[in-house]
Amino acid sequence: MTKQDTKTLILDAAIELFWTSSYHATNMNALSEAAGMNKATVYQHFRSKEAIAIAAVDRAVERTEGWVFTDSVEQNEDPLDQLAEIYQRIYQSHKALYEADGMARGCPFVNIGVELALASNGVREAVNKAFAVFEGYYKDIVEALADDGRLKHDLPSAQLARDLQDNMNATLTASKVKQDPEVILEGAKRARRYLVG
Amino acid sequence: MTKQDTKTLILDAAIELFWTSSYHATNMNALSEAAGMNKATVYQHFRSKEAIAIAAVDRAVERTEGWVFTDSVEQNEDPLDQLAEIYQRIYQSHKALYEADGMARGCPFVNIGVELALASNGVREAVNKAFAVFEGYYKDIVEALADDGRLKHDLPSAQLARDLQDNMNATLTASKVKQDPEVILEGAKRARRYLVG
Amino acid sequence: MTKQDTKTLILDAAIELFWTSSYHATNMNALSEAAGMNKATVYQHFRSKEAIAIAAVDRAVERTEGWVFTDSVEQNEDPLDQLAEIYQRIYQSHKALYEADGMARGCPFVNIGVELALASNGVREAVNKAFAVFEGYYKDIVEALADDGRLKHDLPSAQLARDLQDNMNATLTASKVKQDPEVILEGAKRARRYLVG
Amino acid sequence: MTKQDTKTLILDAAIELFWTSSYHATNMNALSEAAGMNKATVYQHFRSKEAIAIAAVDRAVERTEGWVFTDSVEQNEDPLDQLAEIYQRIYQSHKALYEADGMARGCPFVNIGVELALASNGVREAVNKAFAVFEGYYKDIVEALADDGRLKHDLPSAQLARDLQDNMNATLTASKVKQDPEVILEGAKRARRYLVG
DNA sequence: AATGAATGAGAGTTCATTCAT
DNA sequence: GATGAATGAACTCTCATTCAT
Repeated sequence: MTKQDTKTLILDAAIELFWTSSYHATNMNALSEAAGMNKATVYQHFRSKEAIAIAAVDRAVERTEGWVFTDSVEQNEDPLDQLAEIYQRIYQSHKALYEADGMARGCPFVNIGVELALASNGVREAVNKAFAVFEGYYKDIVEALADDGRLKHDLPSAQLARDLQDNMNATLTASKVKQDPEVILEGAKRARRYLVG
Repeated sequence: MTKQDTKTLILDAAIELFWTSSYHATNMNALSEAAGMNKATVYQHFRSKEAIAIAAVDRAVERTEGWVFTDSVEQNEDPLDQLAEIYQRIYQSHKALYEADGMARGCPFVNIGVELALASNGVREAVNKAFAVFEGYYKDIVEALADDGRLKHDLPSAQLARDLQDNMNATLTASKVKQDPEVILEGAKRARRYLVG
Repeated sequence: MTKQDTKTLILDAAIELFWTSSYHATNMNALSEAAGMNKATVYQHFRSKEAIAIAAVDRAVERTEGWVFTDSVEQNEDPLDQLAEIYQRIYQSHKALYEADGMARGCPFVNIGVELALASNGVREAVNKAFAVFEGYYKDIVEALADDGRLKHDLPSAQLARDLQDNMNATLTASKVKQDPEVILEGAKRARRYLVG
Repeated sequence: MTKQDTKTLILDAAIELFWTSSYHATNMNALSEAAGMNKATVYQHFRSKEAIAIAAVDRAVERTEGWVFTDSVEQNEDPLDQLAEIYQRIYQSHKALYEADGMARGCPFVNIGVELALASNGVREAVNKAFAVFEGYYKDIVEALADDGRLKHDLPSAQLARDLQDNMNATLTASKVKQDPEVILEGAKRARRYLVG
């Protein structure tokens, strides 16, 4: 197996486990087993658990960017539809996972960011980078709305993009703490409401 | 020392440590030491670490309710001022702590709720209860605004209260991930903006 | 069991194992088992393996000082007899151990000192301290010989004491590398020869 | 690269690493890296780490014999000068290394012999062989002194040769434990003193 | 009520070695 | 002859918890 393939197996296992079990509650035994390889093999590709967490956040961004943001933007013209589809896609996947294993997982980036922000600068920065990527898409949406004259606010688009990111974070946090994926639908409405009333 | 005093020492230590170090990264050694007693003594008052977490959330609610919500409401007539003061008080305390030890801690309820929602139903429910308490105060504010005719929305007050709670959660999450307490000031403005434009 | 008792059990096990198996080849499982307790218990008394090594050297000095040096000095008047008995006692014990388990162990202080001098300053210093203690006894012997006019050398007694310590070290090193306790008898003669011809 | 060249690269790396870091603290990763090749390549030339240690001792003998013993003997007529130069050469190299990297390394043969005498008969025998080689040179010196009538002792030359080897071992051991190459100069004087007073 | 001491289980990490090419 | 990749076993050390007093 090529080096990149093995790394990918590790990171995909890490994304899933850190998402569902938190960073600290995931141990390297479980991680290596989920990745389908020996623990020592994991350590030939990453120097530490923390390094895996950082790389996992980066990889999760790449994965999320595609099927959530890029696809939603490409398949809709109207910025409000784009926004709606972003939420819809997240809702669908969270709902499917919830029905499959009874877990409302929340946001993988918020989860690990909140858990490790004070313990690992590397993870913290990776999560910030993730948010910055997503905010790029929100910014485009906000600016398109502004161009159309539909935007309710007279605020910098970067600021509103951050607001949208915060709305997503709060929504997924609530869906996790309540263990209820339906909350995500409320979050979608609130996002729209916030932008265009 | 009375039974209650000892419990309080334990819970106050737990609140601080879970807040700054997360639940998993806090160990019972550190906890008992911070509480100023022997580890075995801690276990005479709580059956497990998880039980401490649950009780600590409850106690944190009591503590927060007083100096954040009750005080802010009592010392202001205008609901928008009440809302502003809630954020102001939280901002001031987070800023002071940040200046003291360089840590932007985020929201203690979100932190532990996100970390343990899937691992401990007890903690999850305690955090939900906490949010419900806070939402009660937000509901009063929203309803007062509605009575004044200043509220922009035509939505149930319970819903808007939840939105305000989510705004607080997102704000403190962002302040933690960015390690920047100033973010809280932005959150205050956004809350107001959301309610009255 | 009292704290000191437990520490003593640990150190006595460590002395034996480091002596026969070297520091690195002794693992904490074997050490805790030899001490008759759980591994975690060992770590409640010492912060690390290295800390055990340092304390073990100190304890080995105490133990050796008594039955080798103090006793030999007390039970003989003539300094040459004192010196002879020091070697005799060491010879007897090494021979007995060799016959019991087929291992000529060498000098516990040289063994660990040579293995760890560059890796652990703490151990290195402990070993130097050990040698200093033993040199104190050699110095007394040398000075007694000088007072009698039997000493062949016109050198500072501290220097000759160091020479005697070196002779012991070389002797026990040779006995280990050759796996032959009889070499110690040769070392005894050489020490005498060196001092009085 | 020829088979022999590769082996030599491995052994030279091993000599240096075992000397400075001990056998156990040197791992095969570091060894292969220092040898400039893949770990698997190392295992195509030696069946095990222990086999490398044994061969490394043999090679260290060859290397030492030349620039320490042969050269010292060839470049001096007087046996006492020969002995002095042996120590001088060792002193110079140890001092240079100490100044270069702050490590007084001690005797490579004593180091590994003491560490592994009980764990590896192969290494133990290799070290004994090393000492036998060096004792051959010491024997010549002792016999030359005896022929000149300058030797103080009436003892078999093989015995005195062993005494000289022990003196070297003790000297280098002391220089390592004290982390002071100057000790070697004292050892040189003591060797001479022992032979001729 | 409080504590000094102990522990089974398991944490993350590293070891010498081997496989497949 | 050489190497990238993999691994079972073992490493030091820590965890939440309990015992005995």
